[in-house]
Amino acid sequence: MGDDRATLADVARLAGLSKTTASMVLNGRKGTRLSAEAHERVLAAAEKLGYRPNPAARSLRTNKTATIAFISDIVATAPYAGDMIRGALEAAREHDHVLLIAETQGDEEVERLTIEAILDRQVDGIIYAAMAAREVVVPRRMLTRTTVLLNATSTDGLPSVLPDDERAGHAVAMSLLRHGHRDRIALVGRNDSKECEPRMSIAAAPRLRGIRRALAHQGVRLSGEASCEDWQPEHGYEAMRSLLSRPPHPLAVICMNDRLAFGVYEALAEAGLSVPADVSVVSFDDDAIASWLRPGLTSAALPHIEMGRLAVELLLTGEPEGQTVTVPMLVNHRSSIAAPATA
Amino acid sequence: MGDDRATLADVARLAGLSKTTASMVLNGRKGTRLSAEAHERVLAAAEKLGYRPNPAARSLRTNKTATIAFISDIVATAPYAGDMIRGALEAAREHDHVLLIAETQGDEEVERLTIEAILDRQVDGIIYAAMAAREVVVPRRMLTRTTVLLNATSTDGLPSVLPDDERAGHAVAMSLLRHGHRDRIALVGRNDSKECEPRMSIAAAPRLRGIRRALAHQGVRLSGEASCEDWQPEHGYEAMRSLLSRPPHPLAVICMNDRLAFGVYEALAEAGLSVPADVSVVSFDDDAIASWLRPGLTSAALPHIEMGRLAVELLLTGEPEGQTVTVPMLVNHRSSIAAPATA
DNA sequence: CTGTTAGCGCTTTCAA
DNA sequence: TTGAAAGCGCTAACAG
Repeated sequence: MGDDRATLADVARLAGLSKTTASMVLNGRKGTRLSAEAHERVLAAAEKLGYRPNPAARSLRTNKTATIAFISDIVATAPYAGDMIRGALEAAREHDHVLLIAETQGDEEVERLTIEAILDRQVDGIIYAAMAAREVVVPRRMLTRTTVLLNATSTDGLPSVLPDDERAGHAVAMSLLRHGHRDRIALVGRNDSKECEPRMSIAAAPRLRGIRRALAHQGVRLSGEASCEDWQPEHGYEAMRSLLSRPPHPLAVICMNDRLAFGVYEALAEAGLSVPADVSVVSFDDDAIASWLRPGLTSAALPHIEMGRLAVELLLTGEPEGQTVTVPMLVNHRSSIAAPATA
Repeated sequence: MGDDRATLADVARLAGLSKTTASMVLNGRKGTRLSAEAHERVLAAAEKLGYRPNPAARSLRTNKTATIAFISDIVATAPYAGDMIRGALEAAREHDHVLLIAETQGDEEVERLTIEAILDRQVDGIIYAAMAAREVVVPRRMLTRTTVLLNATSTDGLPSVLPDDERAGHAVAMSLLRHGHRDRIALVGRNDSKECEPRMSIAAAPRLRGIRRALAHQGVRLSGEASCEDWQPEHGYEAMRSLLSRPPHPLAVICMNDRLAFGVYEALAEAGLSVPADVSVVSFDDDAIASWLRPGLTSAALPHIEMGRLAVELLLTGEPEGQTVTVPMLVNHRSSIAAPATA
């Protein structure tokens, strides 16, 4: 592997100066004033040799590695949550950092091993991400390093980056109200454990709060609420069918996520109801299927990329306190909402 | 950050031996015979101090980092292709390696910078992955290091890991034949550039070949082939509509991927045709929507996890020649195929 | 303004 | 069977 990298010593030699000088020039140290000439010579030599510092050697001295660990339960592979990585990657590159990635797979032992391996590498910081927003318990070993939570909270007071689900809930409900909906608005996706156990989800509760707040402000109440064991298409489908089995059918339905909405669309189609002419639909997440559905589904987008970016910014700019940053969820308007059909 | 890691020197001191001895014991060097006692003492000391070697220091000496770079055009964030990362992650961990991840975003400049940063880190090998199977051009700088192509080929004769699309095509067609289909089988997703330009795709051509081979073997011919500008739901929808506009309608349709099939389902539903009673549907990829669709879509699964695993195995066990390994695509049988409706 | 020197933590000859 | 010492490439006191 003809891999003959020039070292700092090579540069210094070619420049006819000492390693110290070369190092200082190359690192642009502020305090010391080097002669303009030395500057030139070193830079020229470095350029000529295609010099690139060896990060391992440097980190041995500085205890910095320009490396950030991105540890997740399973996010790397989760459908669209991979966008969090993309955002983190972008921000990391902008700061000349690199991302070490790891997945705990929810397995304790794997997690322990992984964390050790990461810690050994002397990463400058850790981003601990959850695929679905929830409260996590951070392994104590990790608290040794600067850590930022991504799409997660913990009881350790660690800084964390979260989507603003409450406002999203409000916005989603508002989009219905704005079209004139006041009655027969149903909700699909109630789920006790998601709403009450942070360890399961921290998205459901605020979304619900936001929705209720917007509705209440107009004196409107949900006409029906369907519980779902989980937020998968099949559950949305069943939920919608049961809602449909008790006429009059809803004129609008709010789904707790897009997969549920997918199922809702199918139940509606099966019942011969059309979106949005007969029933309007809104949802959360804005994952790919929202745009695949016909008509396109209006949905509040999880700002995954932005969240990823923020997590590394937070890590690198080292905010003092364990503050939690919340990122707005924009609702992506498509064609699934219309004014309520006049009966 | 009270991060007081024990060093090899600490271990040696506690054991009352030299660093050399400690190092040898800890690395289980074969040639040298150390006394059983020295062995014991060192191990005990290491255990007691919770010693973990510093990889940076080690790599400075050995030029090995136990790190693999995973560079992709955009895979990290692609819907389900993230599974390739998951597989790579698993295999890497099994070999006590760690994954450095990067994304070029298809941008030349970003790519150059990224590669340099990675190369600086002295990674032991590089996995260069493409989101959608295609021929890539590998930056020359990268050939410096051991590289394995994942879901991609190149003209450099690099080893590569690919899904077996040809067999998948055969299997998909067979699943129709096996149910008795002989006539009115249509294909959705013909696309010149995907079929003829490896730089666009290397999946289309073999899939097609496999399909034709299976069909030809039974003397069956496609009754219709719809071209699609791209393999998105909307294109599948349009393609199916055009197929339906020329009766008799197909009794079975093969879609080049699941997103097309999604569109096909919708066109079918709109036309009042039911799957699989009136029309059977088969497809490729087996991404999440295949299972969300109703009825469940039978689809040949891209073995992303397995491919990711293999890429690192190949890298680490350093196969001599630039061989290309192909991984079988299993067809996941669901409910979208039935015997052809008797006319 | 620039050079000498001493390590960072580890592996690896080479001697003892 | 073990240890002393050199050195990987870099940075940072401290002199000069």
